[in-house]
This record gives sequence, structure tokens and C-alpha cells, in this order.
Amino acid sequence: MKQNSNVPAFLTKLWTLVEDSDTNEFISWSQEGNSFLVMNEQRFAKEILPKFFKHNNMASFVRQLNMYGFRKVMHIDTGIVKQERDGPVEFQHPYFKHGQDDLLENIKRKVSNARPEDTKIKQEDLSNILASVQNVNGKQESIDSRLNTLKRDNEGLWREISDLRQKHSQQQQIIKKLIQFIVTFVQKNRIMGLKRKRPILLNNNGKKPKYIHEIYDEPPLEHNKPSVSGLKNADLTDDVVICDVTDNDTEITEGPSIMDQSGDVEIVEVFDSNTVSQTDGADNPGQTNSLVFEPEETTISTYDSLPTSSVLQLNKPSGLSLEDPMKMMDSILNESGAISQNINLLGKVELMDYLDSIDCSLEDFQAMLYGKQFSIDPDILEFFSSNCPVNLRDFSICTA
Amino acid sequence: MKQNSNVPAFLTKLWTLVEDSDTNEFISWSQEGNSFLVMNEQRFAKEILPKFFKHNNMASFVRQLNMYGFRKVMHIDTGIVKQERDGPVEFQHPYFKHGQDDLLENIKRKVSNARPEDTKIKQEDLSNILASVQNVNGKQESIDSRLNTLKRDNEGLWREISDLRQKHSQQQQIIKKLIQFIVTFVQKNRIMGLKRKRPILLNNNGKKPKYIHEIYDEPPLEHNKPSVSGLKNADLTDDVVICDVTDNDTEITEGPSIMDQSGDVEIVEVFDSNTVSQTDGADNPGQTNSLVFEPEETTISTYDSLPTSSVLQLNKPSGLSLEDPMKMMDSILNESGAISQNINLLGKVELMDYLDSIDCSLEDFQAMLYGKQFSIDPDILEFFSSNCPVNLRDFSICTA
Amino acid sequence: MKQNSNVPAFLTKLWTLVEDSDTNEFISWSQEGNSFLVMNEQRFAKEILPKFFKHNNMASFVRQLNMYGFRKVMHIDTGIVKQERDGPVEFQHPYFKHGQDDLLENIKRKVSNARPEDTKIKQEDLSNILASVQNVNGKQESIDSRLNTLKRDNEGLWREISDLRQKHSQQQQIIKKLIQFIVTFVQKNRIMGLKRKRPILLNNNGKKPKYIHEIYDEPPLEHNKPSVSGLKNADLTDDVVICDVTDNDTEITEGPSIMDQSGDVEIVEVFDSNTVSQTDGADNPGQTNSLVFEPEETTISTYDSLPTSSVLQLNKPSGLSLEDPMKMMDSILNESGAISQNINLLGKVELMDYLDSIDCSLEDFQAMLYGKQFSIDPDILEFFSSNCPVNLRDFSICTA
DNA sequence: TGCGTTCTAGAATATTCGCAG
DNA sequence: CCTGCGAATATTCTAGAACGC
Repeated sequence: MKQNSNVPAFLTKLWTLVEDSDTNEFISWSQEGNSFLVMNEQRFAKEILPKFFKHNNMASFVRQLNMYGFRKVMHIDTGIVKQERDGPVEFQHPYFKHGQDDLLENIKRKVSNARPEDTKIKQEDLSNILASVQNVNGKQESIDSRLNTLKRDNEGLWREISDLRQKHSQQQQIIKKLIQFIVTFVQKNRIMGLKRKRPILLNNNGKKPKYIHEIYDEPPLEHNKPSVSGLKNADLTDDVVICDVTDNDTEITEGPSIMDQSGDVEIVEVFDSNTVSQTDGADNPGQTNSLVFEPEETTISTYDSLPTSSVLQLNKPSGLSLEDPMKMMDSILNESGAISQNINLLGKVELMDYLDSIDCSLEDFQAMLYGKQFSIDPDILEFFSSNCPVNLRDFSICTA
Repeated sequence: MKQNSNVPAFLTKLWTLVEDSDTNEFISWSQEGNSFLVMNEQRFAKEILPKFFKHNNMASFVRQLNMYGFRKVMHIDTGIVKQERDGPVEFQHPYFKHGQDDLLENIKRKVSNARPEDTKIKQEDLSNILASVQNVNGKQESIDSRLNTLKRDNEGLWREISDLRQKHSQQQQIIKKLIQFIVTFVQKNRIMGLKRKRPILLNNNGKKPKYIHEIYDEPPLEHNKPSVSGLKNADLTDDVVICDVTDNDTEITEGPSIMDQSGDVEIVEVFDSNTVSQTDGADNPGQTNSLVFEPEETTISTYDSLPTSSVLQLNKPSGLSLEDPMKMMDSILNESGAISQNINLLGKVELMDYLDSIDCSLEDFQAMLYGKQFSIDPDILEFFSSNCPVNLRDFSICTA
Repeated sequence: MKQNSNVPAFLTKLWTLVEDSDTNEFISWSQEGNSFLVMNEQRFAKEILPKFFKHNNMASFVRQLNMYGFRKVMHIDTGIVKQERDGPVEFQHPYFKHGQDDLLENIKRKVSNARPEDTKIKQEDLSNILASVQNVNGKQESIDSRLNTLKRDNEGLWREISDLRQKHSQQQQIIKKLIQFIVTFVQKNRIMGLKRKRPILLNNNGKKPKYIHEIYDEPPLEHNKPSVSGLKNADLTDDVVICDVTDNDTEITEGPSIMDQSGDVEIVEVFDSNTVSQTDGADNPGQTNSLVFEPEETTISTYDSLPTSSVLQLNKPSGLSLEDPMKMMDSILNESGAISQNINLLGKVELMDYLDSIDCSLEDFQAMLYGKQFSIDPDILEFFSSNCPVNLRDFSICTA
């Protein structure tokens, strides 16, 4: 009995056992040769098995058969309680056939790996799934807290933005007020100063009171009407009347006296504004005009097209016109789209009328006046000192 | 007779039993061959069954038949005639037919449903849960990345807001400086020009009442009418009335005297401002006052309550007062709560004293000059009315 | 042999078997009475078992024993001495004891509940896992919606910020324009008004070149000194010198001619500008220049120390100078880094040239009215130059 | 590690019991 | 009472597992 190759001992022993004719009394091939029979189970176990194995238990033998894949062949009479001896026990295996010992090597012993594949895999799956779920849960908590953080963050952002919006709005208000103020101020200033740039008519008669009377008592009625109706002629009723003091010795005499005190030189300019040039172009050289007083066209082009090149503006006489600021303001308004209404303030006919009248008196007044020291209205000061309860600390200007 | 394959013993035994001609006496095929008959139930159970099974109970036999899906074939007379008992018992099964033993393997024994329902459901559940968990995991990754994106987004937002805050602060600083500048500028300008708008009292003779009468009682009424055409004719009666001091030798004489001292020209202003009214209230009719020089109340109400009706402001003589800008600035400050300190600059008593003194000379100075009506350059008006297409609605200034 | 209660047949049969003294040859209680012995296994199986069971297999008997929890009692010699084969087989069960048949009911047959333990536990796990997964799913939906909400929120925030940015930019533009405007305005105003504030020399001879010499060569030196040393005295050398044209009949006569046409009064100003000094550098001492027109150094230092005491400024005649606003604006521009270029506008040589020419005419004009020279309060200048740390680079105004 | 032995358990079928219709 | 079926048990075959070699 040789066992070559890697065929388990049990198989070779079994093969030998079944082949051996000496044991045919207890164990032998079936007739078809594809199975074997154990005739007298009890005697076989007690007498034969011990010769080949370490035991005499039919059970152990059967266990081995099962372990190698042998199956018991069921008989119809199985289960019948036979008083006498039991019928033979038959086992078969696809690779256990008579005369074909070479098939034995195909018979493999079973290994206990069936279960793990099934149940344990499920367990592993369960464990994995469980772990996965818990993992997801943990992550979810993290996500949740992060979400809450983000949510609070966003709320903070909204508050910030709201704050910024408010601040912006406040600034906008400030700017608006500022612009309003500036517009008004410029208007005022213009009324007072801008007109001055215009040619001043020397009131040859020297009778300013008289002139005033003329203006307000007599002529005013005349030039007021046109100014009410139209816009532009009113301007012609211009402003100031300048008398060249150089011609006037007495004045000159006085001037120097002042000059001696202030240490400044006197310059006597004779302004002629476009107004004058328009009405009395012959008298006013165009050059002078364009240089000093032609605010309209020149100025506009200057500011609109070259808002940044102030130098150029300055080089342009018209640029000096006080109309420029207004233009600039206009451009501001245009660009910012913010205060277009203010523009209208000046464009109104009513305004024109009013301004005309104001202009007349103001300019006349200023014409004679500039050069004096001004004082502030105490009331205004008081107003400012008492009318500003609001906290302006943002502006870190400290009062002495 | 061996039963290979996986056909249960019962089926093979049954098949054998029915086929066996030796047992035809007790059990045999029906005539059609699609069912079998048990003739002598009693004897069959006691004599035949034990030869094939471990029992001799017809009940057990029937139980097995039922277990494999066999059904008893009910005869019409079964329930009718009870006397005819012990008639043959007939059972049938779709796959139990005469001569077709190959169909036996289709006959399945009923099994307890517990297992399949249990284990198989678990498998399905496992699959479902696994898929669900994986799905959740996938979603979580998505959520996670979205969270991170949002987080970065928020960080960006914070940076943006920080930037905006900074820019706002910078703007605030700019505006502050601007306001400071303007305040200072206006102060300067005001000192120089603001006062001029006030009526100038001829200081020489101290005949303020006289002057006032001249201005307001006589001529004003006349030139007011044309101004009525505008909005507020009262406005046209404007601010300043300049009487040419040249007419008044004495006055002129006095003016220069002052001038000689301060190095300034003399201006004689006729104020019918509250200042004047305060000092000489009796001489100034309240009407005139409010009309021309009472900037505080009138102006304030005008600007504060009607910030948009600049036209009105302009038409109101008091509106023209350079105090308006200050008021406006004040309102700016008040609202923005920004530059309250600046206010104080003007509120000092020292300032008042100084201003008072300035005022005196200024008014004197103006008195000699004011008297002319001003008009605005129509070109400018036109420019403003036509050159501002931009929408400036943000600034809620409404045109009248 | 009756089997009461619910004790399985096997147990009662076994008990009977063991108890039955007739079978003591094959099966009996152990000496301790806590187990039973099967002496002749083979004979017991073939002779005894069939009498109680439907089989004669020792294996089936053992299987039943195992099924009811009986355990085989291992003998020390088992397996050691094979010769002494077929020694008695011993089984024991905690509730299978001699004389205590009442314990039998405690013996429970094993049911294929390996499943329940396994399957049911799995079921619970499955349920838990399933619930957990569903829970997670629910949370995830919540998170998802919250994420979406946040996302939309963030988008809104971005829009808000974009809006704020735009508004800020618009404001910035407005401010920029405003500053440009103010700069220009101040420039104009300065040219027109500032200069006037300076002492005007009545150029009686009408010799401007000559005038220049006079200013810079002779008188300037005198009043410059005080202004250099202190701040305020220079200011007192006020502004305008007004000459009453009424004195001059001829001029008046000419004026009215114009006036009749334009309806304006003529004003004659006497300017003394830095322009003059530049164009005629040799004639103008640098000192005078720096005093009057070189606002930079001197002015800057002045402003730093007294930023808040505007009152003082007001009280200081020099504070009236229009150069202050420029300085302030300059500081604004410098600090903001925005419009610093505008500053240069005033510092340019071209500008100077231009201003000079303008000044000549302007001053001539003002000469008659202005008579005093203005100077800036150095304190104010200093304040502005040092008190504006804020950066305004956002104002992208470029210098020419 | 693989194989053998033994004990025990799993699984399928078988037998029995009992209940519901 | 019979039929069909659930359920528990029984029987059989096979497998798991522990242990030893």
C-alpha cells in the first residue's frame, strides 16, 4: 500500500481497503464499481477498521468519508427497522471508482471555511456598516457644528453689512449735505464773487446812490422784467462797476497810504466780462474777454474733457471763471448721479429772476467793498455752538 | 433500488410503492396515471407502510404527501354518502405522474418559512443598508466640500467687509477732512463775504432807522413787485441794501478814518439782523427782520425742514445769507454726528467778541457799498439745467 | 410508560431505559447516579434501541442525547488504550439524575435557534443600523437645506458687498469730484478772493511793472518780517482797498457808458500776486515770496500745533487767508494719497505764470477795493499738514 | 498546516401531534 | 370527522469544532 503524491492517507487506506479482496467480506466495491459497500457494519468497525486506523468506530470512519466528500447512498428500505442485521451501508464519490486510483488525487478534504464566508462576512458587513454609520454620524456632528458656526458667521456678516450700509447711508447723507452746502455756498459765493469778474461799468457820474436809485427805483423795473422772462439778459445787467483808480489821483493817494501800511503793491485791474463783451464787444477786446471771463464754452470744454488737468484749466483764463466750480459740481453730479436736482435749483426761471435782482444789488455792493475785513455774525457762532448736540467724535477733531 | 440525485426518500419510496405491481392491491396509479389510489387504507398503513417507513400510520403517510404538495382528490360522493366509507383514497401532484419519474425532482418539500424570510431578508436589508450608508457617505463628502467652499466664501466675505470697513473709514476720514476744510474755508470766506449780505447800516450818523426806512419803506416795495413774479418776492427785497456812502460825505469821512486805523476800507452795513434788533430792536420792524436778516429761525427752518427746496431758499433773502451754508454744515454735522467739535470753534466767546468788533467795521464797510442787485449768469444756469443728465436721486433733494 | 407533562418522548424513553433494570445489561445509571452508562454499544443499539425508538443506530441515540444537552463523559483512558475497546459509554446531564425524574422537564431539546441568536441579533443590529442610517439621512437632508440656505445667504452677502462696493466707489467718485471741485473752487476763489485779501496797492500810475518792484523791492520787506516772526500780525495787514469811484467823475462818466450798456458797475482791483514775483524774480525778494505765497513750509508747521483752536484762527487775521483751505485740502489730498496731484496744480510753474497774469488784471481790479494783504495762519497750516494720517490713495487723481 | 479522531451541531427529512376550517 | 398545515420532535446524514499528531 503506497501512497504517492499528496493523496491523504485516508483515501489510500480506503482504496486499499475496498480493493483488498481479503476484506470483501466487510467492505467491497459495488457492482457498478462507482461506490463501495460496508456489509457488516459492526464487525467491520471492530475488526477491520483498527487494522487501518487508530479507531474502531464506524462513526469515525463515516466522518472521514464525509470529510472527503463521500456520500451515503440511500436505499429504499432505509429506515425500516429490521430485526436482524442491517442492510449494507453504501458510500460513493465521483472520483472514487473501481480501477481508477488516479482519480483519488482529485478528492479533497473539506476545510471549515464555509461558515466564515457566509456568516462572518455578514458580521463583518454589519460591523463595517455600523462603523460606517457611526463615522457618518460623527462627521455629521462636525458638519452640524460647522454649519452653525457658518450660520452665526453669516449672521455676523449680515450685521456687518447692515452696519456698513448704515454707515454708507450716513456718509451719503453727509456727502449730500456737503454738496448741498457747497452748492449753496458756491451759489452765494458766486453771486458775491463770480459776478465780480465781470466787467464793471464805471458809474461815471460817481453817483452810486444815484445809480442805486436808478437800479432800484428806475432802471430796475426795466431790467428786472427781462430777467424774469429770459435767463441770459439778466446777466448783462451785471454786477460790479469798477472804476480804475489809477485814473483817480485822489484815490491813488489814498491807496498808497494803505499800501504803506500793508506793504503790498497795488494792482489795478480792469475787468471786462463776457457780458460786457457781448453787449459791448467793441469796447472789450476779445482777448481780454477770453482770457478772463469767458467761462461758458471754454470752461465747459475744459472741465468736461480734461477734468484732471487742472493745470490746463488754470492756464485757460476762462478756467478761472467761477463758473468752473459750478461746472465741476455739475460733473460731479453727472457722474455720481446723485444731486441732479440741485442742478435744477439753478436752472429755474424763478431762480433766475431772483438771482438777477440779487446780483444787481450784491455786485454793486461788493464792487465797492472788497478789501475790508469781515467779521462773523455772533449769532451764527452761537447757533453753531449750541445747535450741535450730536456726537461727532468720529471726527477726531478736538476743540481747544 | 438506490435513490441518487437529490430526490427525497419519501418521493422515491412513494414512487416505488405506486409503481410496484406487488402493492397494487393497496396502492396504485389511477387510470389516467396522474394520481395514485390507496385502496385498503387500513391494511396499507399497517402492512405496507412499515416496509418503507418507520411508521405504520396512514396519517404520517398523508402528512408526508401533504408536505410534498400532494392533494387528496375529493370524490363527489365523498361527503354525501358516508356509509360508503373506506372507499379508495386518491392523491395527486402535478409532477407525480405515471412513467415520469424524472419529474420527481421538481417536487419540493415544504420548508418552514421562518428561515428564508429571516436570512434572505437580512441579506436584502444588508444590501440596502450598505447602499444607503454609502449613499450617505457620498452625500457627506459633497456636503463637506460645500461646507469648505462656504467657509472660504465666508472668509472672503469677511475680508471684503474688512476692506469695505477700511474704505469706509478712509472715506470717513476724507469727508471729515473735507468738512474740516470746508468749515475752515467757509469761516474764512464768511468772515470775508458772509457779512456782506447783511444790510449795512450807515454807521456815521448812527442813523440806522433812517436808513432802514429808506431801504425798506420806500424803494423795496417797488422792486419787490417784479420779484413777486418769481416765487418769493419777499426774497428779492433781499438782503443787502447798499447805499453808496459816497453820497454821504460825513459817512465817507468817517469810514476812511477807520480805514486808516486798520488799514481796511470802511464798510457801512445796515444790519437789521437780530444782532441789530437786539441792540436797536425798536427801530427794526419785525417784518423786515424776518424778511431780510433773521437767518436763524427762518433759515434754519428753511434748510432743516426744507432741505430740498433750494429754490425757496434762494428766493428767501435769508436763504441767501451766507449763514445758510453754516447752517447747512451744522445740519450736516448734527446729522452725521461727525464734527461737533468744529462747531465749538465758532462758539467761543472770544470769537464772539472778535466777531462783534469785526462786524462793526464790516457793516460800516458794507454800508457804503451794498446797494446793488445781483444777477446770475444765465449761461451758468443753462449749463446746469442742461448738463446734468445723471440721476442723482440718491440725494433726496427735491426741486421745487 | 406514560409521559406526562410536556417532557419529550426521548427523555421519558431514556429515563425508562436507564431505570429499567431489565436493560441494566446495556444501559444503567452510573454509580453516582448523575449519569448513565451504555455498556455494550453494539448490542444496545441493535437490541435495545429498536424497542424504544424507530431506529437501531447508536448514532441516532447519541444525536438525541446531544440534542437534549447530554454530554459524553470522557474517560481518561479513552483513546489511550485502544485494546480495551468498547468500554462503556457514559453520558450525563445536569437534570438527568437517578431518582429525580421531575428534573426531566428542565431538559430542553435544542432547537435550531442558533439562528434566532444569530439572526435575531443581526436583526436588532440591522434595525439599529437601519434606524441610524435613516436618522443620518434625515439629518443630512436638514444639513443640505441649511447648506443651501447658507449658500443663498452667502450669495446675497456677495451681492450686498458688491452693492456696497459699488456704492462706495460711487461715493468715492463723488468725493473725488467734490474735492476736485473744491480745489478748483478754492483756487478760483483764491485767485479772485484770496489775492484780494492782500494789501492792494493803489497803482495810481497804472504802472504794473513798476508796481511789482514796489511790492517786492520796497514795502514787502517791511511787513514781511513781522509776518515771518509771528503768525498773526501779518494777517492784520488786511485785504481790500476800496476806492470810491464816485470821487472820480471822469471814470464815473466812462463807467456809466458801459454801465448803460451792460448795466454793470465797474470795479477796479489792485492785485499783488506771487505770479508777479516769479515773472520778475529779480525784483521780488524770496522772502516776500515765501511769506505770502509759499504756504508749504511755513503754513504746515503752523497748523500742527493748533488744530482745534479755530477760534484762535479766526481771531488771527492770517487765519482768514484763503491759503488755509488750500493747505487743508492739500493735507487731505496728501494723506489720502488721492488727489495729491491737485496740490501740485497750485505749485506748478505754469500755474504760477498763469496766476501771475491773472493776478495782474485781478489785482488791478481789486486794487481799488482791497487794501490789505492776507496771510495764512501758520498754525492752521501746520495742523492740516500733520494731522491727516489717513491714506486716500483710492482717489486716483493723477497729477499732470 | 494538514490530517485524523471524536464529540457535537447543523440541516434536511421524517414522524407525530394538534389545531383550524 | 376529515383535510391541510404548523410545530415539535425524531431520524439521518453531514458538518463544525476541538484536540492530538
